[in-house]
Formats: sequence, structure tokens, C-alpha cells
Amino acid sequence: MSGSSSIKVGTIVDLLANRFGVIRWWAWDTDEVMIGAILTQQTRWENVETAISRLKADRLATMAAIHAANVADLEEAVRCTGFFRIKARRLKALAALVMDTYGGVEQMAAIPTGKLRASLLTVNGIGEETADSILCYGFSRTCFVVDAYTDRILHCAGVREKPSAIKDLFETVLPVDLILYRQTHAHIVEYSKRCCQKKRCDECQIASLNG
DNA sequence: GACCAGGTCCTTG
DNA sequence: CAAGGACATGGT
Repeated sequence: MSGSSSIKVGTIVDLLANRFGVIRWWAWDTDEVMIGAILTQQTRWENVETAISRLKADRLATMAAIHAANVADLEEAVRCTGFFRIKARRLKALAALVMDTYGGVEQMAAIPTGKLRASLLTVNGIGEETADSILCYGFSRTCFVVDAYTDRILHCAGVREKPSAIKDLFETVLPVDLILYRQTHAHIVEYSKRCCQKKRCDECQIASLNG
């Protein structure tokens, strides 16, 4: 991890903060964050919100309810997010961990971050990004979330690293501050959607960091 | 109609 | 390990 990468990351964080200021994001309870984290995999956010509304209407928007629900009912509620069969199964798998292993979301809040992360990663369908989203937005842990947009924006800046290295970069550069972690991730998504239409863009403001 | 969306898993070489 | 395919609906 080079020093210039750290400087670029710091510059990007400041630049985005000045550009967007405060963004409200994922002001949901822990159960809904878990559900949303799985449903948003490779899927537009608007479709996820539709599915969450549907789950709420069906009284299926909690881990306890999902644990008890029929897979077919779950599938129907999350159909609009695509990959609906696999996502219904993933929701069931997460709910099984939450309810059977811990006895509920509240009990999980007492688990240290590293152990909780490892535990989430044992669930089929939960990878690094999904786990970190749940930790950051659901359990208020300072885990920096690296998604496709984060990779894209760093690529614009000329930083090419694996997701795990990008996560380390941000967690090294940023002060340990939950709100800052959340804001920065939200800023990156916002910037990428508005300014980097193409997956690989070399003409945006971030790209100018390459000199 | 083509292409893509806030990933992850499984299978091959 | 890296690469390729599968999973599937909805919006542009």
C-alpha cells in the first residue's frame, strides 16, 4: 500500500465531503439493514425499497419472521429485486444464524466486531461487502464498506487494489468515526452514480488526481 | 432489444 | 489463485 494511495484517498474523502455535505442513508433498524444488505446485491436500490415495503406489508421484515416464514412467501415478496430464489434462501440462512446461534439480533450486538464479522461470513450468500454493510449500518461498527462504486472511484484515481486492500486503505486513512465511515461510503456511491456513468471513466474530477 | 444494477458461489484450468 | 458462468427482475 503506497503512500500516494493514502494521500489520494484522503483527498477524495475531503473532496466528496465538500461537494455533498451530509447525506442521510440507511436510517433503518438492524433487521431491515440485514435484509437490505442481501437484497441489494447486484440490484438497484429502488427495487430493494419496494421489496422491503412488501416484506413489511407481509409482516416478514424481521429475522424472527423470516426464520419462521415459508420460502415461497419470501420469494414472492422479494421477487422485484431479481435473483429472488437465491436471495430468499440467503435471507433464510442469515435468519437461521441470528435466531438459532444467537437467539436474536440484540444478543449479537454484544459480540466483538472481528468475531461477528467472521460469523456473518459463514453464512452462504454473505460475502465481505454484505458483512461490512451489516456491521457498519446495522451494528454501528467502524467497518468501511467497499463496493463496486468504491472500486470504480479509486480506479478513476489510478489506485488499483483488491477490495480488502481498499478497505484497509480507508480504515487507515479515516479517523475511527462511525458517521464519517457511513458518510464517506454514501458520498462515493452518490459521486459514482452522478459523475462516472461509465464503469471506467478517465475524465471526471477524481481522475484529475492522476495529474 | 441490449445492457446494467451498492455480489456471491461454484466450477475449471 | 484467476477467470467464467449462474442467479433473474426492472429500469433506461
